[in-house]
Amino acid sequence: MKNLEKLGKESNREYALRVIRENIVNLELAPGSMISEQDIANELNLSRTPVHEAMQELSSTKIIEILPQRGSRISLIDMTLVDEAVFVRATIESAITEMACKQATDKDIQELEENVTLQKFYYEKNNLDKIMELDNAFHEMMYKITNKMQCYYMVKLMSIHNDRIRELHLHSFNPERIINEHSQILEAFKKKDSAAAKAGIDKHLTRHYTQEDEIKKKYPSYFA
Amino acid sequence: MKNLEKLGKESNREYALRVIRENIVNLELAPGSMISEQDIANELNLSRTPVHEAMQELSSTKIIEILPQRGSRISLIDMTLVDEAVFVRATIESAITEMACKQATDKDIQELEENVTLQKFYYEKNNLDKIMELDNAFHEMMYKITNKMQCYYMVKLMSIHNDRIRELHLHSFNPERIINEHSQILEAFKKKDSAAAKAGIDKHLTRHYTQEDEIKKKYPSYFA
DNA sequence: CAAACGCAACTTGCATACTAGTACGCTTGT
DNA sequence: ACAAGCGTACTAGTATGCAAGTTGCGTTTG
Repeated sequence: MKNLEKLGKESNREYALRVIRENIVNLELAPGSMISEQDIANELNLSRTPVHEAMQELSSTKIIEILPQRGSRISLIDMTLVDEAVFVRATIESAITEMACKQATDKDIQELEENVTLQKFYYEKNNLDKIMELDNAFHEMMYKITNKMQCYYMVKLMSIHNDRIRELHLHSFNPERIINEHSQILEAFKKKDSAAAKAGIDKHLTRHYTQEDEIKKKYPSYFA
Repeated sequence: MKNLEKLGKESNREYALRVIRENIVNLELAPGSMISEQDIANELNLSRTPVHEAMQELSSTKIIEILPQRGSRISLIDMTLVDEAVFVRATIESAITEMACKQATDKDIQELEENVTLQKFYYEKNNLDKIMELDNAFHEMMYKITNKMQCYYMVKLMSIHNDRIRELHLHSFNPERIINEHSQILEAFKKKDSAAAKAGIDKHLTRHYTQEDEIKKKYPSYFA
């Protein structure tokens, strides 16, 4: 596995969860492959307990499959679950953004504006990582404004299926388009036009993967 | 705690999770009270391990709060989380029911019809438990028809906050109204009128608790 | 040669033991 | 009398060991 550094104050359980999750998403742990708690515990210099607990949590989203007394499998990519992840995010975030537009204070709007400004700044600097970070923060702000952080947490949990398949769609991250769409949503907020904000988010999130067949042919063993 | 019987083939972890969850919802474990893994393990005749894992899972929905090296607390009723639970269910299930109406096969509609018929039957017999069971099955069918079972699982997870506060609203279960609304949704399905189906579900799920202030006065120590 | 048996090496589930951190009451010193 | 400090008893986090079930391969047997 990659990126094994243990961060600040996280518990061993959180550490194991984060590292395993990251390595599932970046496909270092291949879909369909078997892993054992003991092997991972050894690699992370932990006992089986925190690894076991991390695996339990991961299995709740069906991203891994625990087969008692046999082992655990990284789930094959299941388009049903990918679709569900996209559906939940689009549905929830659409409703939340509409609410956020109605509720946003001047301070909220200023924060969004600062965020979009920085996105443009880092676009000039060609810093894609920073843009992705700001992208996530932009969306998270909608949940914060409407006081729906538990929803944010649940949506993120399911999104792992979508995060993983996005890893296969190389060059699909189009910062120019994303920043433009964020700008449009920001404009809707300034005008308090919640219908336009909702429409903007809908368009922004309902992305269709045109390369899907191509990818399934390239990595047939990854799919269910 | 109540209802400690261990059911069929569940693992000790599932057993602990089920019993603790039930006792939180039925308020046998009072909001704000402290519980310890060891005490619960003793009561269930288990070791701490499966209880510990159950508690981890419960804390992910914020229905309990784990304070390392101090103990675990049954969370006070937090109206923010109740609202989120209602919001997620209404938003997701509204979208899903609209889809279900468009996709439903004759066999699906027949199953729904059978369900509603049985609701009426048990209403005559005054069997409220059966009606609640059929109620749940009716809604679950929407998720099944649209192939969104993971959404069902996530919605149910968050709904624990709503389930618990509903326990305080005595006599709020109005079978006549529920069965009527189910009938209306069924009629919409028969006519393939997805807008009507969506409207029916919206009305059905967006319930306002008129007794809220009253209850907060009666059980002030339960609320955050 | 093929099928069936059996054993060894795995796996996760769970129990138990130990670690480390917290809270609270008692003791002790003023 | 009271405040500070320490010790005890409790907590959850983690490590370890054991139990029980599965897999696969080698051996045996028909």
